[in-house]
Amino acid sequence: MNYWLVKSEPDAWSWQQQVASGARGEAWNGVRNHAAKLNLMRMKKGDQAFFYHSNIGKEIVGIVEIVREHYPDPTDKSGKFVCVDVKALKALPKPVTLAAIKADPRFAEMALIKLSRLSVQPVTATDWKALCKMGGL
DNA sequence: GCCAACGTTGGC
DNA sequence: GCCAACGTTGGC
Repeated sequence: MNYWLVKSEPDAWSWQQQVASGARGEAWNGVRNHAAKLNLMRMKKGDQAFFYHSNIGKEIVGIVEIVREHYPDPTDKSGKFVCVDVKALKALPKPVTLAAIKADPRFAEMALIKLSRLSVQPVTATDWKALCKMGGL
C-alpha cells in the first residue's frame, strides 16, 4: 500500500464535506498540474492519503482512502487530466499543522515543505507513521 | 527551442 | 494583500 497527501482549500472542498459525502466517496477532481496528475495515476485502490487543508487551517485533518483509480476528470474539457474517487476514512484526533511539520526536522524532505505548490504528493511509510502518531492515532 | 511575460498557488 | 515559487503561454 502506498501513502499520499492531497490538498484542498476548505473554501472549495473541505474535510467536513468529504465526511458528509459518506462511504461511496467523492471525485477528487480539479487537478490541473502534470506532476500531480502523475501521482494521481500511481494511486491504487485501497491506498490512503492525508487530507490537508491549505490556506485556511494549514493542517492535516484526516485520512481518506482511494476507492476508485484514475479516470478522465469530467470537469476538464481538454480531456488531459484525471481524477480519483476518495472516501473519508477517519479524522485525526489532533490535526497536524504545517507549523508543527516544519518544526520537526524529520519532515524537512517532505514534498509538503519542499514543493509547497504540489497538490497531490507521495508520503513515505516512515513519515506516514510519524504523522499519524502526531495526529493522535 | 529559448526565454520573457503572465497566471496561479499557497504561505505569511 | 503581498510575494516567492513555479508552471504555462506565446513571440521570436
